[in-house]
Amino acid sequence: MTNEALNDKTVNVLKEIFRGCAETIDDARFFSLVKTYFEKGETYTVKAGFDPTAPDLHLGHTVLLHKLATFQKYGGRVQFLIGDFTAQIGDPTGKSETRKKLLPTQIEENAKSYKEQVFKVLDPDKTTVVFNSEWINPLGAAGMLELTTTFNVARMLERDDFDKRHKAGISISISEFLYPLLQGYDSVHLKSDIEIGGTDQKFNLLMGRHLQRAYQVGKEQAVMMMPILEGLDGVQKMSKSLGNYIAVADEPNEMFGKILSISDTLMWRYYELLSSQSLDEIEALKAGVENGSLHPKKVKESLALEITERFHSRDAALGAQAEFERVHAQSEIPSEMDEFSADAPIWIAKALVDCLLSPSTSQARREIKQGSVKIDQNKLNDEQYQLEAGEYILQVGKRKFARLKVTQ
RNA sequence: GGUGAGAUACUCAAGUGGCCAACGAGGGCAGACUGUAAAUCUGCUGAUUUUUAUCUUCGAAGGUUCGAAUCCUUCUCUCACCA
Repeated sequence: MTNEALNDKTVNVLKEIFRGCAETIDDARFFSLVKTYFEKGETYTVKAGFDPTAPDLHLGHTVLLHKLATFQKYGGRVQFLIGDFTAQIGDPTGKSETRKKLLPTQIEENAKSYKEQVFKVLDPDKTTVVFNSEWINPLGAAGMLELTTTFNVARMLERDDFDKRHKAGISISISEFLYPLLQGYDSVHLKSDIEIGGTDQKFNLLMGRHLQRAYQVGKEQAVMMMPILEGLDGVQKMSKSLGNYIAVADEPNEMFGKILSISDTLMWRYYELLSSQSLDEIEALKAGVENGSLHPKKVKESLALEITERFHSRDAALGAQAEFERVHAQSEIPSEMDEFSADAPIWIAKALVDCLLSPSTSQARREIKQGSVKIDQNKLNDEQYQLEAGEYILQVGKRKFARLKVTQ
């Protein structure tokens, strides 16, 4: 291949690699890494850090994972870093206070669960899972001290959220300063060529470059930042603690339903960051909705199908769609639901709690009063209702169902 | 180290002796309308089959009082100013 053809090929691949990302630093480096791979087959390393406290991956994480998978297609070897040491500090980005220390067994368990989920997207043969306590613990006080000499407070305060908090008079713990330093040091130890992370990680990602220079690693990592995916509410970032997430491990029906419940505005955001459809195709869909030739719900459905298929299977996705249609469009009961049993007679409010449909009998009574409880598809008005022996289908609101067998 | 201010439910925030399970806003849940979208309207949002009732809750522990989120004491934490 001529040098010119090689350049063209690299440029095209970079387009795919850069798709959807918010910002990159050191584009020339990306170019040369990919080009060298095509030229000589030399691979390069792409680092991404994850928190060991949240082994339940959600779609927000997959934005990053898909990007990593793209790199793997073009010579990237992924350094999947589990920040078991840094988790003890807590990244200052959030409101998070000092976190409790995780037991080694917990971390191990979480890591295992990570692997199961991550390899639905990543190629295991091109992925190395590493823990940063492995090289941070041996640093000791001396190493840590040395690390702190590479940076100063003024520059640390340039970090956006430190700056804001400092100006607003909100406390910043000294230990929080260590977080970016340690994250950067990870890149020194791993000699990463590229690091990717969320846009909120900009400062930390750049720290990797700074420290690689300070420690004379001989190269400075290129950086790619991905936008933060909003959660189901469309406002706050998708996170487990906010409860607005779609987990990778969600059942097909649930995953499909959750995607369909997002707002029309948010749908386009998900298309941009999660869909494999090209940007042109997405533009066409947008135009279709705007001129009325496409119903927004249909467009949302095809997104839900695509994503559900990705984490389950084509059949599961189609099944979920059919099920959804049955339950919501035709208000029939779901084909599968949790089953419970109880002794007759049982008070309805109690039954709802036992079937995990309501958190408390008080809540259950309120729900009955408001007319959101149905037994076998019929609305229930009597909050004193007693269930005799038999089989019932209990429903609270539109989404919560359970089958209850009452025996004498 | 000194002085001052503060800590109320998921969040913000009112309440300064009984009318307080605690105003209001946001959030959440539910109902109507819909496409399980958005917008809008309405209701609910500590627990308990004593349900015009009882119990627990206003940073923690004690105390005063017939009665405390409200008053007193000690403690813990947060913030501001000074050093």
